[in-house]
Amino acid sequence: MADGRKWVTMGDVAQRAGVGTITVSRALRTPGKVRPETLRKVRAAVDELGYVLDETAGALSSQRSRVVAALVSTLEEPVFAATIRGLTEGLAEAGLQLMLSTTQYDPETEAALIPTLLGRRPEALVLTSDRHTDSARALLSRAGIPVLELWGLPDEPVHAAVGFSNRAGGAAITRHMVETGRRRVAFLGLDRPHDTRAKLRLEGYRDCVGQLAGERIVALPPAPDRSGPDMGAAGLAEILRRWPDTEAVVCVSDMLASGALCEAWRRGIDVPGRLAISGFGDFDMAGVSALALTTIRIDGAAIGRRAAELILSGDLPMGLREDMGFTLVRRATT
Amino acid sequence: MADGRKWVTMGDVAQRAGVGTITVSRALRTPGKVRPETLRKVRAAVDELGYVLDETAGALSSQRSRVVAALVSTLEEPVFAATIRGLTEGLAEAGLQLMLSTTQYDPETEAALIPTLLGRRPEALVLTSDRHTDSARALLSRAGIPVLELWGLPDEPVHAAVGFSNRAGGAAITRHMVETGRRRVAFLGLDRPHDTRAKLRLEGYRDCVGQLAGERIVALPPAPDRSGPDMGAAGLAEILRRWPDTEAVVCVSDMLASGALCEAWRRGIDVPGRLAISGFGDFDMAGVSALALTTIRIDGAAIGRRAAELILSGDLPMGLREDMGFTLVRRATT
DNA sequence: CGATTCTATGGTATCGATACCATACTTTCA
DNA sequence: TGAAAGTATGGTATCGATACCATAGAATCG
Repeated sequence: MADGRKWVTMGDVAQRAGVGTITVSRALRTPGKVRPETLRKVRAAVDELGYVLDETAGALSSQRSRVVAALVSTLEEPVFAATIRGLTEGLAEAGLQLMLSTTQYDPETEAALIPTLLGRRPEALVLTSDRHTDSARALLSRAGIPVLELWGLPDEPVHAAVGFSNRAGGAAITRHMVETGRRRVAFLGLDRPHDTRAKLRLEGYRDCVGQLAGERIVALPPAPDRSGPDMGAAGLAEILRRWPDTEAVVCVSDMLASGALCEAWRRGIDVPGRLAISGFGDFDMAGVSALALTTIRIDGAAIGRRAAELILSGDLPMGLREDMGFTLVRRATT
Repeated sequence: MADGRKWVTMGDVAQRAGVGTITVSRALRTPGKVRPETLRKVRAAVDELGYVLDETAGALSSQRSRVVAALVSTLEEPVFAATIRGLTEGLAEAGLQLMLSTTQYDPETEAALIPTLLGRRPEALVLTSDRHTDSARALLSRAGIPVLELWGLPDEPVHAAVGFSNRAGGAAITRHMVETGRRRVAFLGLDRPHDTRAKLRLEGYRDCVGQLAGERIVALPPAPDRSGPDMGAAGLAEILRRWPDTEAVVCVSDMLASGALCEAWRRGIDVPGRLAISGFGDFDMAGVSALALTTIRIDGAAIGRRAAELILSGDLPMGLREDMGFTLVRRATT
């Protein structure tokens, strides 16, 4: 069969079932509009011939691709994976499929991919980044389809956004440190050029820590050969070298926090007695008893599901910014 | 623009540039076949109008969708994410896009999704599972496109497979335990009904442990509300309850192993002195100093890249089984 | 019972890009 | 210089499903 055999067409099915092609189309798309007897005949023919409806043709004639495009920063962080799952499931119920690409956190890559995705004439476009090049913004606003930015709440979304305030999250976790009696609070991050979210978390930290003992910020340049936890360990070392009397470290991500925590243990530092450590994201490992990391939890799947709902609802108000919030999860490290 | 405005078509661009539509098509697809002067005019018109080529129409007329479909068990495990990245990158170089769906490890879901994906007339289909329902197998072999199964080496692939031997991996890690002097070796897994890979790793364990002190196997039923590490901790407790003199625990995944390791620490058991623990997969956290888990590493990205290569090569030998191997990484837990 | 509405079905044009073939023009070489 | 080969471009049919309109027959109702 692999060799040159052409696909069965709707016409073949129609002939076999003794009906018109349009009836086959209706039998498959809107079975309710076809007499049960006819439906049976068509289905039999479909099964016998192993027919699979050609969406490439369907998309052209109906001007509906039944595809939603998504551009994700990375799949390697499970948080986005949960969002993708929520989105996929929500869309599948309405017969929409997801076409996925990744930008590796690079706005140029994003800008290059947008036309490719738009070429598929998707019915909506979902992005997990909130920083776009000018040309990307132009293309997006001209596209004439709903554009949803997830995982952040930009001041001026291209169209609409579903996420939470990273700044508020950063402030909340810092405030938790202060409320539990810490005064000398440091911030540990990575210096990734286009990571707006990290910058916002840092802003949140600043909002909260300004009136206290002053800012203590370490932002390590990312190294491709070093894992997140490794960087966390190095970062804690740097913080303690510069400010030995630090009482708490707010980390920009759980990965960094887990590394910092291990480093503290290695040095025999009492956590949380002498030093408190917090993460951000609540990844799978954060909750296990050995780590028991205090962190900010974001419900990624809920963001994805909500995005799907909004897309399916049909009219997405321009400028909508939907805050899905976050939860402070206190465990054993603060 | 969002309101009812229709997409710019190739005809509009052609008119603007003062050429025929086919010339626009060539200018965009095969720029080398168009005179530089003409190319310039076309490109100018494209930019002015903000034209984006309609792939839904292109797919129909050329009978080439430029899409490869992938059906992944889950995106929540970063290992598959690396494979997807390798695949995406490899395909992008040839202008192919990936259409992704997830099965959540359920063959029925997979079987239901296959027709949907086939409807997009993909040029190849990639699966990360090696168990298929009969109807899925039938559809796949009739599809007339390359079908690649990743992450395993099934005895009878539908078409071709790229992966490694989970059985050999299970045997290798068990042998490592034996070679480092352990005799009473237990296996800790999850009892997920369709997880062939886990079963094969268990087989590998059996191959190796048969002639020793006998099998000690615990397979916990998965609980949706408990994380992998939690299950690992529970599993270790169960093993030690049933066989208190166990010297080594081979875990079916790093997640389980990390939980088991924490539980051992909690009980004050000397690891690796009195008890050795190993994982499988080498996830991000496995290498961090605090865990330092001995494990089996699989290069997921390489599997994805190799799959892309094979798809692009054009002729995929029927029955090909390409072994990408694995590496035993010895760290501090054995 | 005839007029009217509703239901099931079919014929045909259409979506937008590309394959195929044709043609005008340029270059090459005996 | 004229024939042959090559290059750049365009016209038209086509891919396969669906929208739109038409029609035949069944159901409804005064």
